Amino acid sequence: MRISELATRTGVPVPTLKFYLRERVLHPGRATSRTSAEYDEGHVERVRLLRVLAEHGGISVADLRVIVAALEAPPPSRHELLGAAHDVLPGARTGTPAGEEVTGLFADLGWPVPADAAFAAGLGEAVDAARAAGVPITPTTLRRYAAAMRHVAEVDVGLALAAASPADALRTVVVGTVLVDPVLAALRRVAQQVVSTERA
Amino acid sequence: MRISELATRTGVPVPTLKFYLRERVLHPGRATSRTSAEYDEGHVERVRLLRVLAEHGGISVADLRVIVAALEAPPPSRHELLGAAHDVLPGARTGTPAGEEVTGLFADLGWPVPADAAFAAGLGEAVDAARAAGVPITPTTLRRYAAAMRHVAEVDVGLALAAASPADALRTVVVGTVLVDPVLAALRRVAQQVVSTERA
DNA sequence: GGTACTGTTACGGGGCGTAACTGTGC
DNA sequence: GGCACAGTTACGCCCCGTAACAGTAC
Repeated sequence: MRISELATRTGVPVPTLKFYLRERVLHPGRATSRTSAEYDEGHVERVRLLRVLAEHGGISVADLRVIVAALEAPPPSRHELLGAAHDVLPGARTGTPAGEEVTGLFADLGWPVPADAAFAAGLGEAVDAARAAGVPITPTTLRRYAAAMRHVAEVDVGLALAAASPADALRTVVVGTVLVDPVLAALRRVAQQVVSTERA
Repeated sequence: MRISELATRTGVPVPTLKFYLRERVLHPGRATSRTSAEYDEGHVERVRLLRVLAEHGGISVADLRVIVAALEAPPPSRHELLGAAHDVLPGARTGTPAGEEVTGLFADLGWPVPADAAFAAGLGEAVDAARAAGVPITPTTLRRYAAAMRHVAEVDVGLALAAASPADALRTVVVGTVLVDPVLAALRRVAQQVVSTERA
């Protein structure tokens, strides 16, 4: 198909598609002449992915480029898959060591987390920020949050393991991590109302 | 104190403080003459709150204005507190009814959620977006996520109930909801690694 | 020769500050 | 007079597109 059809199929204006091509988040079509290129279903998929990650995941174009590059690269072994996925998500602090409290938390929970895991440092920063704003997060609070998120992670990993191919698994993890975060946030807010009502 | 001292105390440049005053997210100081005003500890607190919500919570200035207005208003009764807090958080869809699947989920879980709750509609959108991107979210998946977030909400409500005053409770809920989201996201990613390792 | 394309360059608007300017008091 | 301030206007940067070009094929 030509670019105009790609535009109608995806509902994205042609100039915006050109913008995506320029920014290298949409791979070029197969050039059939100097003034025409052929786009396929892969492009339709890609454009839909870009839109949903940008609109519902709040991912910037720069971060989209990183994510897209990872999805195109040969998927790593199952063992390295999650690390590769996390390195690519916005907010990761690769190479930064985690703070004392965080490593202590992991030890406490029996979680074998390498100190340089992509999100361990970010966790410490986030906790500090919340405390700085007056939210009374104790180590106990944190352990309870961690226990709950472990249940979430069980579901996540189950979804990833159900994927047909490594490429699919990588995609499920990356996209699922980004797009399920808002689902969890909404559920959290609703659950707060429920718990609050029950305790009244 | 004068504005320059407020700047040094908070580490925020004077022009930025003026910007906050202009945008009405920082309340004016008490004017002591036509060219001087007096700022107090409340201003220091406010500026720190603005920075942490903006930097770690990703809240825009427009949303900060809404949040700040809510924190200044007379805090509602304990019963209305959570609703008031949620109405003020970015992402809320007030007045929009929730979709069929979402209301069914709540019925299934025995959650007494009014159909027009601020985040019920957003939840449906977020789920649809994730599915559109190929994340296989089944009703069962959603129930498991909901169960996990209920545990998070138990902790949240406990923190709010521990607050000394209604004003404090409102602040804890609003700020805690915004700033703990990144904590939960980081914990989720770390837990994914742990679960994945354990299953290997 | 009009139309639809390709690739490129230029322009616009929103968000978040920064800087510059004017006036005033100490 | 010099300095810090208050209040206002103007400017700048980044991000995300949009629009306007040229050049080429059917």
